[in-house]
Amino acid sequence: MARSGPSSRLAGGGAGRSAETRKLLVDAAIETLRAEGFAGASARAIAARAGCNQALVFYHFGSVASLLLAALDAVSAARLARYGAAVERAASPAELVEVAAAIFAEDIEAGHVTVLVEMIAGAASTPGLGAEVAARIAPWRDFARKAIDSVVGRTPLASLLPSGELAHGAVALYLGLELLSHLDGDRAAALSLFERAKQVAPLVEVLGLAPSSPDDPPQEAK
Amino acid sequence: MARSGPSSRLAGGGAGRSAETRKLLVDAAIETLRAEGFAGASARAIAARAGCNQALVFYHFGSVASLLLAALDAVSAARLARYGAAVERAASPAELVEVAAAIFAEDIEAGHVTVLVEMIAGAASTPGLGAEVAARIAPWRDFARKAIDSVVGRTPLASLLPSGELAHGAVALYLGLELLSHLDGDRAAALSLFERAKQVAPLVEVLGLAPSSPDDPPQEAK
DNA sequence: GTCTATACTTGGATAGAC
DNA sequence: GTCTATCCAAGTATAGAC
Repeated sequence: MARSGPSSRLAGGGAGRSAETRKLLVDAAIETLRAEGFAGASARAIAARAGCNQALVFYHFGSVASLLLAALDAVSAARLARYGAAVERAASPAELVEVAAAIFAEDIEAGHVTVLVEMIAGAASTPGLGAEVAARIAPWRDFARKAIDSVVGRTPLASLLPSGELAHGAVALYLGLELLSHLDGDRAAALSLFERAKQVAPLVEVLGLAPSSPDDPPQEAK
Repeated sequence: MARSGPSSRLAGGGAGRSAETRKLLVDAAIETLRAEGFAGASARAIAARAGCNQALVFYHFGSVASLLLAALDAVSAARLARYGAAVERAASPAELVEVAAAIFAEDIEAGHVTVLVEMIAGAASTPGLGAEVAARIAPWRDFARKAIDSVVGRTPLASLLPSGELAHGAVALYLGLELLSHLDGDRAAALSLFERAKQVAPLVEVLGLAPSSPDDPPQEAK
């Protein structure tokens, strides 16, 4: 899809004045979604937070919805990169739960996922936005599925709990915890759940369901 | 808290003209939250769906936010009553999962929980709304905790997974599944997860973690 | 109790000066 | 590329006729 903004010197976004302003606006959009939610994320509110003029939203992004999608892209890319780096190190379900819990805690405390939640919930109010948001959430499910595959794919657990369903549930749980945390500022409830998961995961693994030969290379995730 | 609307003949809402219109508006508010989300739930949109005038929203409820809270109350009361009736019959974790899955499927297919999700996500945009919404979500967590308590409270599972944390996770998962279902109309993913839960629950129960004496009366939930 | 009409505010979006 | 000024649509809320 073509960039909706103005022509920049080179496609790809250098560090010119234009790119700088775009970044200011994207960051401000993220902040505004976090603090005021989708319904409060107007061009004026975002521009005020970015310290620039309201008209620039339309100059650079064409519409508020496009700016919000750019914000969603930015959060999504940053977080998925972070997850990828961390999950590479996990070799067993217990280890996966361990790193996942650490990163989820990071997300919950920083409120990164609020952006996803607000965009999903807000999508209903703007025709066509739903599909755009859905396309940007899909990578999260894919990522979760591959992470789970690489770690439980070769255990008997896999036939009992297909990775696709597990991944769907994991993403859902993640979004729901964010929703509740955001509601009452009660990040503690989510965090203690992560602690519990770390504590229980090894037990599940020990119940005769661990990989038959732990040193086998993980099967290719398709 | 006092009724914000006009004085009705008797406190408690008889079946007069006023109560009738109030119900029309509440139902329309629920429908609008489902179809257009929080950001699309304006007084005009709701009144149009109710087939009446926009001014009636303010006459009966004082503000849009109050009407939306009344809608949340209505959904919450109806659904909690439904759950209570169904869960009474469950005596084991597997049975609890069974009835829970059936009712959750009902909710997901009808989109009842969209109302909760939209109100939680939308609360961020209106000062003071967050606390009101939080107070209306609390009963869901309480209900889940008591249901879990009554069924796993006397098993060794209880020390491993405290019912409070489990309940928080259950509500979060529930809200998250609704969020995803609503996004891509993909109710199937949530439903197959419920099927999977029903299939796996008995196995967990059999792993030597079942109630030590199945006929003991369940311990009192505090 | 319900409607029409209206005051006021906020928001999306564009035009044109700089 | 950024700003000011402006138009227009939509929203909240109230006043007053019926």
